[in-house]
Amino acid sequence: MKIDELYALLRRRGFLWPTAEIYGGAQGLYDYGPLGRALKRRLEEAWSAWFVGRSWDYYRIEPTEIVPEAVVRASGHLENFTDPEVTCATCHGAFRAETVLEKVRPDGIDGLTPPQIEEIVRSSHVRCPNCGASTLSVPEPFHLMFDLPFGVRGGERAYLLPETAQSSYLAFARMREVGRKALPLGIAVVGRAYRNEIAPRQVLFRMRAFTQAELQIFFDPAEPPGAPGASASETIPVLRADRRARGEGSTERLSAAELVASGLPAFYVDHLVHYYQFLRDVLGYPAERLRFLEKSERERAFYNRLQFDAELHLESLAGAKEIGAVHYRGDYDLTRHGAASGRDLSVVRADGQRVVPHVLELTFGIDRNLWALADALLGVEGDRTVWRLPPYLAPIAVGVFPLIAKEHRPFAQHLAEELRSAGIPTEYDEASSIGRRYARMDEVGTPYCVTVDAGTVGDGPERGTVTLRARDSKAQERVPAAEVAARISAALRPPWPPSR
RNA sequence: GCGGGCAUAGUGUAGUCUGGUUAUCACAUAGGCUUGCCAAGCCUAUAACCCGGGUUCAAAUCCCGGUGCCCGCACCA
Repeated sequence: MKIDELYALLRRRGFLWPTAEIYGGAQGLYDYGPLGRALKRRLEEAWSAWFVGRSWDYYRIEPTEIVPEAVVRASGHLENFTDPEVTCATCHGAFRAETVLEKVRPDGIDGLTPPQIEEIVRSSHVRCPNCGASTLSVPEPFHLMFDLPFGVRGGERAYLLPETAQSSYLAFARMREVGRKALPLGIAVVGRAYRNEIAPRQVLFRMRAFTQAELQIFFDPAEPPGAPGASASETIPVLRADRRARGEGSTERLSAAELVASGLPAFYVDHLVHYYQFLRDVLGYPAERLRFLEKSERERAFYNRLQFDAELHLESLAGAKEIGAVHYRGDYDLTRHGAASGRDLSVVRADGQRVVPHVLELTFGIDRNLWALADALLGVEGDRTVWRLPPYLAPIAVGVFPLIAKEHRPFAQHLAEELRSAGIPTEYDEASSIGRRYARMDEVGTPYCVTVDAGTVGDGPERGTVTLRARDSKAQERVPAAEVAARISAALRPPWPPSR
């Protein structure tokens, strides 16, 4: 579906809508409604079960989203989370200062202040790449972080976290105590991050407040966590950086063993495979729309030693879009926070040697994937609209309907209450025709519908039985009402993560 | 941020150029009747000119500002 159609459907059914909608909305901010919240929660829990549940050494924490300035100074966000821009007074074009000054400053402009950059622009007589005028200037840097006055006097500053990962680095020392174990240690956060984006667009794909799920795995570089054992033969779709550099844009399927043979660390490949299986088997993304795109040294952040972005081809956004990533961040984060805080964040090996742990970061955009689930699995099929969500992700697991409201209402309402008491997300509906009720459930991804009819309440052989309709096949089956709860519960169990 | 385009019920729209009755139609939604297993039919109801200012006897319509959305550029450590 196109972006507008998909967004309209999600708004209409109460999945999400713009924040402050009655005031015309606020760019880059969205609220989730009942169904959206339910889907988001299930997505978060599925992620947590798959990634955090993989090891007894992995823990999920719930940190705050406001941090003192020292944190973002140490992390490098304060100085690096802005990109100096050059604007042209003649044509109003805006360009990255680094690009404009490429010839004059081949080494780049890292660390220079805006006045210094402006001085270079002026003294070197650089012309506007767009209109050729020499009217370029450097505006005040645009800050991508939200800052807040903090404390009673407001003299200190605090910031809304621009990424949840920092919380895990801050928690590392405490969690070493809490976990009482040797490395590896995994710290997971599902939480909000905030960025004052210049141009939020494409609904859930560029937001100013968004939810990330991130697992940071801290490990001794001498003993990296995991290697593709049983999954060595699993193939994953990848686009390597060297092939892209040669202009080859096609994805290839390589086995874990091949990726290791090509020089990627085994533990890294292991996590790529594990990540891929989550996207394909748990979320149900079509394999042919997935790929892992390797970022070149130029493209990735300087502290990342390896970076593969998980991408899904989205019809609504007309292209492959990043839905997650696997970053090998080395010891950058703990070294920075160690130095800035004065705390020694290194760990002692069995032989007495100290080492600063390395970090493997598995990051997953919750909002983006919520949208991606709609894009990839929700569509118009002939005369109906169906969202083929995996049952354990569906906001509503079962719809209960009386075929004729007047006659079958008591039985149907009672059954709906029972299912709800059993912990099954249930919807009861008796409005309009039975076909329309099925259709309403199909478009929000409800995997099962139960209908109470004359047979259920009659005296014949069908007494006490109901029809159980499957969303995907539209097939109906006659089952005893007493068995419905067990049948549906079984289908709501998510796939278990492969343990290490 | 820059440039271009757009903004009318929940959705899609007519009307805007050329200002003038109670703002068109369809679907959706709610209630009723009927039917009784896949968006059927009939009746009824709810429901909109993005916000603010200006011009005018009169503004959905013209002008200005703002906001939001779409496309392109830029940005997305």
